[in-house]
Amino acid sequence: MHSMVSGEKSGQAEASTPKVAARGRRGRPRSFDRATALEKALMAFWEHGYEATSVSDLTRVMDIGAPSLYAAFGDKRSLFEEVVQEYGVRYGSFGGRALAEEPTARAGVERMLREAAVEYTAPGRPHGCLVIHAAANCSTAEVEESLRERRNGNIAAIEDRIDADVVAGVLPPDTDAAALARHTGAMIQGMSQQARDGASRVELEALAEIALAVWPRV
Amino acid sequence: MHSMVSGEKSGQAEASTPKVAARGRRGRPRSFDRATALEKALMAFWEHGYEATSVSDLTRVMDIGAPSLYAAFGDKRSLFEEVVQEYGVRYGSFGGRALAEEPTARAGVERMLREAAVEYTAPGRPHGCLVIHAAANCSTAEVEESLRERRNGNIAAIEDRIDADVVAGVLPPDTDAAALARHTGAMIQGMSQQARDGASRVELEALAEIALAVWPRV
DNA sequence: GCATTTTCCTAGTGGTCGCTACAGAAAAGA
DNA sequence: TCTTTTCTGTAGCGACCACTAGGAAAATGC
Repeated sequence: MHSMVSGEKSGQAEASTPKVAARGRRGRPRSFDRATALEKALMAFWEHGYEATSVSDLTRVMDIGAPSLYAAFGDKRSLFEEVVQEYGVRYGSFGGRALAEEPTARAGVERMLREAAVEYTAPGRPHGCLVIHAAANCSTAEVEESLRERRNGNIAAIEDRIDADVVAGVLPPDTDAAALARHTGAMIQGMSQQARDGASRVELEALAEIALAVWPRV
Repeated sequence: MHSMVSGEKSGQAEASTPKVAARGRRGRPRSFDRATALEKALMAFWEHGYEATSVSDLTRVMDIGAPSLYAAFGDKRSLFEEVVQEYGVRYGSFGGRALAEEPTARAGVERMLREAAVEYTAPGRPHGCLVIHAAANCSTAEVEESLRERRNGNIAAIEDRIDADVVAGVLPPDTDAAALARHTGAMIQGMSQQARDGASRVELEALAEIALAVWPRV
């Protein structure tokens, strides 16, 4: 339906030098920077959610016409999917990094919660987590389901990390990994909601400290 | 703007006996039960949120015409406000009751979290909490702010109850009532999100148990 | 009976939604 | 230069949004 030329997502910096002529590409060159426009769309979706962000909102903040938007990103839904992917890379990766880089599940969760307090209240951008909020009350079921799977997948990753520590003997064998992982996920989601409701970084950090007290003593 | 006749909210069961003629009221009697219609609207708003529930959705589930809806409830926003109030009475009162009826803040929060697990996964109605989710990503700022104030007010009530126990010597004097109250609020919000994401009553009860472990020993 | 009051149904209002047809503009290749 | 390719701006598509005018219908008061 949409005349998507291939290779757009490879992002080979076609608009980085607007006038010098992107060699090999025929036709009129794009007049805007695709990555910058995507970032603007990301911020809009992050702040207002999928459905409350209209295409005309998007064209305004991205400073392009609607046909340019559709030619560069496909329809609204595929733009949102790309935004979610970009969000995962640029803003939503602290949890996975914490789990991967810290030596224990407990340390990983500790760092995850502490960094969430910082990330969810960072100045100059919307508070809270796009994945948690942007598809709430969405009448397009597939969009809502897509982010739900992402959230549940993140909790499953925490559970796997805890399980690994149980197997390794770092955590007691009777540890309920699923419940502990869900607790971490629920805390993250509660912290994100709190950030949206006006809680400060310091207040979220206090939340993280309290939540960490439930872990078995090390 | 709207020709709201007075006394509609008193709900004097005017439509309970449709044909017998509500004595004293002139004009054609209402052909539907106002309380039943309100309950249908409540369920729709609860499930889909304020903005994703259109007026035509409402007229369908309430089984009335649009003019009847506007005559009986005012515009969409005032209907939603009435729904929120009704929700607070019928479904959202367990927290306040727990705080008021239990002898200690700790016992109140314990009961609140345990009952939240049951309420947020009750069969036959939407999961999670309307106050937490129904105005997410709402482009009508006043609606979003209204529910936000309700959420923050609930947390403030928990804080007051904890403070009272600190003053009474039931809790240690160095208790951080604000942080403990916010932790309870964040847990409730996380549990509600988990319920929306498919968590079962048993899983939410396990969350509640874990969250209660952070309280000072009694 | 008849006038009055209130509600209900039909059929719209203007506005915004996501999306696109079309023609002109700006580049590359021949 | 001329053709081809691709992008951009205008202008508008049908569908849905919240909401309502107008008149018929159904009750009461007289």
